Amino acid sequence: MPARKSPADTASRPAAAAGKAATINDIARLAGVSKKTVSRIINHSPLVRKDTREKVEALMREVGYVPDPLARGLAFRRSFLIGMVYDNPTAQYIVDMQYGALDALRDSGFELVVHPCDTRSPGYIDSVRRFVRQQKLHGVMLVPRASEDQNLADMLAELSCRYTRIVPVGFDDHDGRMIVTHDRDGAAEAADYLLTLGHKDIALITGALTYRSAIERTEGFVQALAMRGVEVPKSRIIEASYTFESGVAAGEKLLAGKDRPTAIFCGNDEMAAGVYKVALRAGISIPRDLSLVGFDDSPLASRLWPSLTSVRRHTRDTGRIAAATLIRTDPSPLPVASVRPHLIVRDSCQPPA
Amino acid sequence: MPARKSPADTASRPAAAAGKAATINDIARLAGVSKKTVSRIINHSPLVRKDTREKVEALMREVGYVPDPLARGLAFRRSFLIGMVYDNPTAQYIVDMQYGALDALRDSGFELVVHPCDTRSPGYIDSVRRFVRQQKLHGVMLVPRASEDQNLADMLAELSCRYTRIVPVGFDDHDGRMIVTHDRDGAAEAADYLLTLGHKDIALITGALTYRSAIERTEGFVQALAMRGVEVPKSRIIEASYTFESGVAAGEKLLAGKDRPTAIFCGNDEMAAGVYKVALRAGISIPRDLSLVGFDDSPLASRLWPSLTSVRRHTRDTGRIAAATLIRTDPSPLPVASVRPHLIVRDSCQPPA
DNA sequence: CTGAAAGCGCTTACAG
DNA sequence: CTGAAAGCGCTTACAG
Repeated sequence: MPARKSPADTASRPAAAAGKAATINDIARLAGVSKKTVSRIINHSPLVRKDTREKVEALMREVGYVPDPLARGLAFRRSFLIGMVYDNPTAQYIVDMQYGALDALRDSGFELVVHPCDTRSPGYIDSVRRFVRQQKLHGVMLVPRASEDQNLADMLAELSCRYTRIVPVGFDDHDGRMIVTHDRDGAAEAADYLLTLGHKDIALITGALTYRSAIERTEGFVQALAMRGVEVPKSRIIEASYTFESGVAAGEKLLAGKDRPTAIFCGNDEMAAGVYKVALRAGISIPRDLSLVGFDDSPLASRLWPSLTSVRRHTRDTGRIAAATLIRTDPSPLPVASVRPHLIVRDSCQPPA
Repeated sequence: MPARKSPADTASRPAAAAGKAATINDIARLAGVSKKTVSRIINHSPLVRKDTREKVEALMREVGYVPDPLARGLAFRRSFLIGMVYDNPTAQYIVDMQYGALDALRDSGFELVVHPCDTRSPGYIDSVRRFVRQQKLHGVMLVPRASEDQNLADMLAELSCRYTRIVPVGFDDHDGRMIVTHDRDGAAEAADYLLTLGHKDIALITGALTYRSAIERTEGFVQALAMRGVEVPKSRIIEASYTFESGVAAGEKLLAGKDRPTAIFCGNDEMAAGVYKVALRAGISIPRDLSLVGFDDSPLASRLWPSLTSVRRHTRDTGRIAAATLIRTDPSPLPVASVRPHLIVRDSCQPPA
């Protein structure tokens, strides 16, 4: 198969090596096939003879050819970008989720575009819609709490934009893929652990109950106690807001006076750190006078002293699964995915005095 | 100007409102100008008559027209994506930098693509090169420590990819823009503060001295002390590695035995948290027996008890400036930008006993 | 100041 | 299993 000799031909040879990258036309000409055949190979079409495929693939590798995502995106009317939409203040959680997503996207040709938002601001859904439409996103990862907003998911479905929702508990959604983190189970494991140590007077500091995760953790904890015959009186449940400061305030309420619980379960590590501060100031020794369990297993947990027993969330795995779901080519429906939390025991608990 | 009546015409009218987005052709036809004129307006060319411009702009607003970044990218041979390349384990720092960059990118049509990397892995520069070439990035933000690698910057210059380098101290770089964070000044302020409180026996826990930031902070601190006649003996300088665990180890060395310093300056808050742990375990009271200053002003600083005096870095501002530099259209060279740190005084220091 | 033609690097729709 | 033509929505290079 004699390649045509033309100025364009001689020009493109060195081009591949040096400055300009090879295009689908270069590959087609060099391989002696049509560009459509190259396109079929790029897109893993089965309608290509095996030896043709292998010859062209070898050439692409040799030349270092990679299809231009801009050109593909224009023709497909869809980019090779995955959006991550989130409304979460915890830096470590966000970064872990990003790392997980990038694990799945590595060498896939897809890239991650980050898009924090404020779910309390009135125009935020429109803002995400503009983002998705303008960038022609291939898919969107919805991270708590944004993932809990059905209106957001509905908007994406209306745009025919595929999405995955990372949610603390499963529920009905016909279009998107669910990744369920089962926060309830993690809280139940914390409850069982404290019961096993012998605690009976146990208090609870929750995140704002407008967060589904706060509800799940609270109910999971309270029900696990109830299953083993331990009731939590209303006065021992304080609704805080997932922040350090709210943990300080809740800790002060629970630890003032003589009638103190022997253990406290906190809805996240930040609030637990707040309780550490209160205890330290009041001369209450952890774990001798007070056992404490957090949720998140953030870096903070091992930086506190004594180190904090906490529920680990496997955030990076969660992010990886969410992104992997968005870029898979197999169109068959996927079952709901589950990532289960589990308790990491450290030094902040012991049997009550 | 009677718009031609054609099937395409009637089809595009409702299209703009509902399903399909308007294109440059729709705008050109509706406005009665050529698409090239619309293109000129999109690109802010001065070669358009004022009333033509205003008429077309009004129409674009009315229709909600936004140019397709994929098509523009293909024609320009450059995407509308800004890459953030980093090799930094501190979640809060990364997230702050991202927020800052997004502040600058909001409503600009540019999006942020995150790209963590491992500067110690041998192939990382090639990996970033592939990222930049394949995505045809418009520009790249280089965050410490990746920003300190001249080979990385050289590679980007070779690709004619614009970049900004966020660096602890200014140095020569002909191509990229520098954002200098002056870590030295922050450390000097910490030194002055401790001197003013009356400390004379002051120790230092540094990050790994392969990091430029660690060198700058160390030298800034030691020189500021020297300026006021206080020498730091070698034995009072411990090289650690910016991690909590390394801070614990360094703290144990410095606080064992009777001959203890009255104050310690830590190269970051993580290591300071390690010293807190050592002090708490050893019954050394902060700040009564030991004053402590950190660097970063991370959330950790206010979660420790007593809260940690630390040097704030204005990371979000830094990210905003870095991204803004990359997307500005004015081609005039920009002077080096400076972001200066400053000390946030909290409760971890007092005069020596 | 304005426009018609060609092209960016791919894919879709159709034909064989 | 393979290919020639038209098109995705823009910009560049040229002409006027």
